[in-house]
Amino acid sequence: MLDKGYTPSTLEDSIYHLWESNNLFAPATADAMEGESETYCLIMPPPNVTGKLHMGHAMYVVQDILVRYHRMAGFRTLYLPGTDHAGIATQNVVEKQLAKDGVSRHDLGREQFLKKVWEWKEESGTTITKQLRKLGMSCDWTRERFTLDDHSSAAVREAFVKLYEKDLIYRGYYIVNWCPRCQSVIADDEVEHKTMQSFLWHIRYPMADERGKIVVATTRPETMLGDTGVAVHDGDIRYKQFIGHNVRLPLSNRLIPVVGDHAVDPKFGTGAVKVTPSHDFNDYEMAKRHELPHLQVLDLQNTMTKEAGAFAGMSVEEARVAVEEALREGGFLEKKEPYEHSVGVCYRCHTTIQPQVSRQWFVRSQPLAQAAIAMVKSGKIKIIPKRFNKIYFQWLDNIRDWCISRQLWWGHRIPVYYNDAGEVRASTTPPAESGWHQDEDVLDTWFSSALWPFSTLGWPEGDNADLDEFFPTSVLVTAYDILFFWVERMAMLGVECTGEIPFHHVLLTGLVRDEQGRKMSKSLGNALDPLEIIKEYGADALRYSLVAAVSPGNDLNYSIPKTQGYRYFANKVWNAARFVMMKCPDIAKVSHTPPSPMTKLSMAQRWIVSRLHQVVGSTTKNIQRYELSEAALGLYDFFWHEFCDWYLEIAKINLSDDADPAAKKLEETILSYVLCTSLKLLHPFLPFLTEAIWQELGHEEKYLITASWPKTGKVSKTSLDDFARIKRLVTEIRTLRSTFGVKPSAKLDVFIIGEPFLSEDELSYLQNLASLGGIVQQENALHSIPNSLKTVVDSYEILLQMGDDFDKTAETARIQKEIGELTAYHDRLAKELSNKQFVSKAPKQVVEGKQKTLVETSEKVRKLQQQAKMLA
RNA sequence: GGGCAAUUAGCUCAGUUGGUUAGAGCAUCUGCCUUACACGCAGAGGGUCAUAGGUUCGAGUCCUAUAUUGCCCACCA
Repeated sequence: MLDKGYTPSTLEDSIYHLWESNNLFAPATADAMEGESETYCLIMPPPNVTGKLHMGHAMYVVQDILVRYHRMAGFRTLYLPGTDHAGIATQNVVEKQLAKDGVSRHDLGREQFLKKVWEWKEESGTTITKQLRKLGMSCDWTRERFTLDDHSSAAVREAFVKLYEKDLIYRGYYIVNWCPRCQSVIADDEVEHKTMQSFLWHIRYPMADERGKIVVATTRPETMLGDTGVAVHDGDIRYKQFIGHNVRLPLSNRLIPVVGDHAVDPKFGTGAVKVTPSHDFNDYEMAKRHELPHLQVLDLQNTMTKEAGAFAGMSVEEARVAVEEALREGGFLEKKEPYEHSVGVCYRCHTTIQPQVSRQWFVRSQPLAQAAIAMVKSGKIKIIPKRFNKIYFQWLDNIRDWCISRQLWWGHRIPVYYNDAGEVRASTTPPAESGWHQDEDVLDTWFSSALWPFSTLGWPEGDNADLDEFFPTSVLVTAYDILFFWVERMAMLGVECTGEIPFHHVLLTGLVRDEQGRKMSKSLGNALDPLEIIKEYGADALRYSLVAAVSPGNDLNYSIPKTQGYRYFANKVWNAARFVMMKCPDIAKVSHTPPSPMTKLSMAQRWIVSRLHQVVGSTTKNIQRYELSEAALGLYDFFWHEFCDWYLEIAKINLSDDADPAAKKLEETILSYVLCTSLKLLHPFLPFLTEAIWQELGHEEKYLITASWPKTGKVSKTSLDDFARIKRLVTEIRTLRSTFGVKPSAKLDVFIIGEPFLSEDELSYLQNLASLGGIVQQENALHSIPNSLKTVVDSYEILLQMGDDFDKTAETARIQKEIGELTAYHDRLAKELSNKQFVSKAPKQVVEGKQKTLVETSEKVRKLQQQAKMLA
């Protein structure tokens, strides 16, 4: 028997252990499945080993729900977990820790430093996998992977060499985003833009021939030392005469040419721009077009180089002040005005990015992007929701080559070797001969992530069962914010490396925000720890509160009270199960197949079974369409507000001590069937709770996690209508009782006037649910019934017998108000129906429906008016 | 500058192809310890569906503007 109280904290760990120790997460073996079965494969997006899980990761429950459903639905299901080494991010974490002791990575040396990072990885990785277990992720831990494990490394080397050999990877000089703090290149999409308050300096550049001047506007005066040209728009008449002539660069006296270029906006600033090819992206491009030389005045540590002359050795900040001062002294500074502009910063450490020209490795992206675009255009990869297609295409259409080398230590070392003769060799293994040394840099962390859907399954090994069986994977579930970083690159490298799509569907989830819609972050102090929430409310409640509120691609504003609400729901499920098990001691032996034939059942039984069958259908459909919130909310409503609130109350009639034994037996069958089926439907959402109950039931299917997904069955439409009517009658009587302050314990007598007569079953529901005494049914009222409250439901007049001291004034007022509302409604309907256009153009059912309602409404009004007259 | 969302009850959100008097949870109010659950039960109040037009017999739902909010991309000398 279940404990009286539901306490998630005590049951969740043991249930997880039950599943894991019985190896229930692994795909069913082929012989355990009957005949040919479809496979379902979901590879977990690997969390970074930078610490612990946050609320964003809690959205992984979406994956688990899909997995649990498919496992139960008979698919050979693989859910493969893993973690990501997260290059820069993880290295930063460890460097920060070392910095506390005043140690830098260079003090330790590459090997020792990496040892430290691996230690950190072990710790963080373990924390994360523990946390994933707490969330209830039903992934196959025996296949757990890491983006930097031997297998992934082999895949990375293989992919790199393959691409290099096809000339899709090359090494070249290019202007890149340099993070002076990380001391590494970062990719274009790793740059964030931040608005900053600064100044716009207007600097006068005199013409070399002294016949005039050009004033340029800049936000970075210190870089003028590296100018190798001045550009104006080629059609700008103000400057046309200067194009082709030289200006004398202030402070250095170098002569640099004026060029005409279409990229200059004549309307901005002075319409003239200094060209600093080494430290600005646009200038780099312009220099290319006009063959201007490069001059690096800032080194990788953000210190002015010797090219900066008198300013050499200064930091950027110092140089900016000094240059401004020197310009002012020399009379070159025309003006300095406040200016707001956006600055690129490193997405990891938020340091201002310094554009630098350097030699890096790149992936030639255009050809790969074409293939990735085709996969979505042709529908082979389906993105959910569809609107992200546009964003996907837009990014790939405008893709630039992807800089993949990073000047870090933590990551996949680039598999390229050099010798003193200047030869370069890309190879999956080091050259056998001596004299070769490997490239010092590592690969962008997203390079290994891009291979994740197949490196995890064994690629590039030729003969591999998992790869054969589970690739392409079924669906990739991830937040939309890494569509560019990750999804698109998986598509590109997936197609290139394997010749296949990496996944059939991409389900994009939203971000978890706080209740005011703000991003959760440490600095805002609004970040919630999923583990804390689990501790207090249970993983099941957390799962439900997330899933019930999400729709594909939309953000979720999360707040604790939502989880609390589903904690109450979990409690409800627990107690309903406890009640059923108390009343049906033989539940394990009772059939869990649909009771048949339906005709032998009572009206309420036919109703609950029909509703259950409908819910099986809608839940299944909604999970398949990724509408998990609809599935979750539908189940919630069914279980609580139909099964518990209505059906269990009715079932109590048959379960009472003096009930007919045969009826009692039948009732147990129904309860067992509805409960067991509901537990199955709820299991993906509330895995711990439902499994815990299941284990107590002693069901013939030993574990719920691997039990069969329910099938839909017969639906009796009549019972749905009949029950809806009973509900209306009960609710109406309850409302009257409540309005007139009738004590809940008072059993009132009632007259029901009208046809058709209610059945025995229905009368008994009415009596029990509305706590009535005697019920008298009559076709027509034979005489007026004094001291009664009257209401009209469908074709029935309900007369509730009160004592002679009831408040007649209140009743009159109530009835008058009701009459007023109904009359207004009636008039609206009548007006609509008198519209010839409506009658002729609207579908027949709509018109007939309204006609019927019109008649019913006027009938109700008539009956209420009668009562009003009587009261007067 | 380009694009994408969102705007429905005090709060958080449903509302699938246009068709009964727009729903839920939380919160509020009233009454109940009714033999599973007070983490409960029953009842009630609360919305001119952002604004203005338009299409239609009929619009929360479709179209066009506008406003507000959020996000993405590009650019910002």
